[in-house]
Amino acid sequence: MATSRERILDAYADALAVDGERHATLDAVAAKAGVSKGGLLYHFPSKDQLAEALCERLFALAADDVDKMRDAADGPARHYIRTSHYANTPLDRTLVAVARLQQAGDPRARAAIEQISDQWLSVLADALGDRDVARAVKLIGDGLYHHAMSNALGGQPRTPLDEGLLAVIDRLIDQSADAPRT
Amino acid sequence: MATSRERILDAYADALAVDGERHATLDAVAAKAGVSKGGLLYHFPSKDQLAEALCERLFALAADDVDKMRDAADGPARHYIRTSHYANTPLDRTLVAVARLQQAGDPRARAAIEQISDQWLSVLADALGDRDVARAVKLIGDGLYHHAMSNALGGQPRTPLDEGLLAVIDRLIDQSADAPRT
DNA sequence: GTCTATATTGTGATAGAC
DNA sequence: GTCTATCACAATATAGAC
Repeated sequence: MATSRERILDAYADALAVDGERHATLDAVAAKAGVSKGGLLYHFPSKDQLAEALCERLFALAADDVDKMRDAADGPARHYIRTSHYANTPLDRTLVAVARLQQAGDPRARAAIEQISDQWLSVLADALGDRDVARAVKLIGDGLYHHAMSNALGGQPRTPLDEGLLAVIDRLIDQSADAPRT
Repeated sequence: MATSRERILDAYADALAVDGERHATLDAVAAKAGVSKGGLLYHFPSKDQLAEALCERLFALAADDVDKMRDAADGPARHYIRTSHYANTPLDRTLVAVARLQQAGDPRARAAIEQISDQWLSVLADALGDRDVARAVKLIGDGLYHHAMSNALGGQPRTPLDEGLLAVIDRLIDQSADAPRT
């Protein structure tokens, strides 16, 4: 059994991602985590510290993902596109939750997402040897991610990654292998 | 002088985009629009009708933009990339505001953005003659838009579109002209 | 059309029992 | 560690004066 602290953090991330920042109230999170509001506030004395802890969790999960990306068999770029297809993994749930905090104006959330985004871009640029193609690949991946996430949270069915689009992306990635380093 | 109704709608869009959905309260909107809360509620009897009116405004502005895109001198694709660089136009402000509503779980906002997004994709596909390249261009444009918007609202300085990235996009667009229709 | 109350509910946080 | 009260405040919305 996960600790109460972990269950509360899970419930908070879930409430943020699924119901939106506005509905992620202490009441809702406590109910979802199976504790009382008082119980919740013992582990996280304020709502702000809940957000803080969630950002820390995101950093840890993202660091793991960056490592996996570097070691991916088909290369970081194709790994990034593949995993840009929101799949409700712990990283996905946390990233979407923190994105909600960012949209609500939380400066820590904004800084966290920007920093992690920079890490991903660096790995792509190192692997492709071309910062411009790396940016294009990252933008396409980000666009796919937003789209899939928006569908998932809107209750839409999950569609597979389009083969034709993948072919276009493959051409983009392959072209960089020949291009001179910038 | 704009009508009170228009000023209230402007203030609501501004509050949503700049301060986030949570801070776009009736009090805040009324103050920004220079009317009392009671005055606001005369024009929009509920907060829900404010959101409704904003979605309608978005549809009108987006329809204009689709027309401009079709007639763009450098073609719809390059027009889309150019205007993906958040510039605080009326369309930008309204689109970001409605995006905030979507993120807060408003189903009308979600439907509106999806419908407009589909219109843009259709124009791109018609112009490029290749639905897959059109999707890639749209995803890159969307990614650029999110990034520029996030910077603008985070108070970051506005940076010009990167020349190298534009070259990569140009190659992507040009390659579609030769490709067979799908 | 616009204002000033005011009713009502939801939310974050505290106090103190167990 | 977890709970039940309870407080203070903010938010939507209503009623009715001007």
